[in-house]
Amino acid sequence: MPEPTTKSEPQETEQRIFEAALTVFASKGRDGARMQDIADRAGINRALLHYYFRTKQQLYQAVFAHLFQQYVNSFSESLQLDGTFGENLRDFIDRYIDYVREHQDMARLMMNENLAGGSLLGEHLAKAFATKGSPQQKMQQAIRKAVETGEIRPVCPRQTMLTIISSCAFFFLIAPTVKVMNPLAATDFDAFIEARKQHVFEVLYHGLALKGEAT
Amino acid sequence: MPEPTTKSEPQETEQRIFEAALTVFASKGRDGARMQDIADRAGINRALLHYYFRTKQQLYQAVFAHLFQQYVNSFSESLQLDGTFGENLRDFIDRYIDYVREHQDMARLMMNENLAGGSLLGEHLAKAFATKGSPQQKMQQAIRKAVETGEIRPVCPRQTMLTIISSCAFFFLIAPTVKVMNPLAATDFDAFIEARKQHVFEVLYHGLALKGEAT
DNA sequence: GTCTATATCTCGATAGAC
DNA sequence: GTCTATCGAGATATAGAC
Repeated sequence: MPEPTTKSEPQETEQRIFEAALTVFASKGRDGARMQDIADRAGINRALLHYYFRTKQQLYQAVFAHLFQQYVNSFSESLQLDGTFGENLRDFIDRYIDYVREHQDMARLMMNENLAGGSLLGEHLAKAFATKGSPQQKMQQAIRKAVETGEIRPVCPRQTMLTIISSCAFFFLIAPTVKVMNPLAATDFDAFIEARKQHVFEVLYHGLALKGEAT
Repeated sequence: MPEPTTKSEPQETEQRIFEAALTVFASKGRDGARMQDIADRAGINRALLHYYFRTKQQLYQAVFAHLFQQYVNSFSESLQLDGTFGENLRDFIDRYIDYVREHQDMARLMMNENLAGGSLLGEHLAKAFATKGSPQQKMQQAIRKAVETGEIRPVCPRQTMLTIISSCAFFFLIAPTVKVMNPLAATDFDAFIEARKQHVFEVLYHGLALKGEAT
């Protein structure tokens, strides 16, 4: 064990900054975010942000890079996708929605980056693919295989992948709108999420499967 | 004709401010936007922004309200949805994607507002529904009817509507990501859009239709 | 209606005490 | 490692000339 620190654990503080920064960046974007807001949310002083991460830019990039790393490592690793296409599709939808549910700020941050032009996306996406393959890549490969074996209709794997993640992620990002338009989402968002899992699977499975195959 | 103005048409200037403000707000959000950027893009001075719209807040709200008005009036009016469900679905998908294509900044602005909490969404959404019904409301009604007549499987109209707009709008908002992952989207986005229209219709139609009905 | 100049405030970042 | 105090840049907004 190292020598005792003057005050609380430094790692703990850095973690609090990370989480606070993620939340604020996710809501307001890189330029809209205020260092004061991040400091307040982390329960520390503004100057301490600059002690850990010299500039706002570096803090933003650190958060961004960390989320990508975490996404590839924790989500992708647990994906098997070695069953029938129907099993794989349900598994992916369930896990993807669960992951986004637990990492909504990450999804919002990525969307903000896209809206702002996405200058950071290129390198990180490329790196994620180069290492172990992203969850999307895995599922896309499963779609391609199912098309080749004739398990599903001859759809474009890329378009299909886009349709799946659209159906799974979009509603989180427009949650304020969804809660205005759907009573269930407003009163019990978790119940709404479970209903959505089932709906997305049913529609997409029937939409992809060959006629004659039922659920 | 009214008396001649000192310089150029005032209406023209206000319009240019509107469009410039929309683009900047759409990219950076309400707080991230800079009045200087808007003025530059509109080709005028910063002070003139305050002459037309006193504050940044008022400019933002004016742009937001105008877009809602325009959306309900121009898009909703042209929707018929009086054919078979398949015809209605294809019609909606084509028109919705075309509308978002021509109003990408509006879509981005709405997403930014959602990400920031959506405090402006409630009243405007409520007002849009109260008047003539939004395009979404119309299509949702068509889904409900098709379920009742047995034309399609007994799906939840609200969930289905969400799946349709997710599949039609999400890819515009993450265009930077899509262009990294899909070669066609990077080289010819218009061709990609047309391919997407077809894909979304096919998957969703087969996903909703009763077995035995083909395209 | 449009500009220049300026007032006022807020933000990001640093210096230095503890 | 954490704070207070402060500097300087850049932001919104206003005043006043044209």
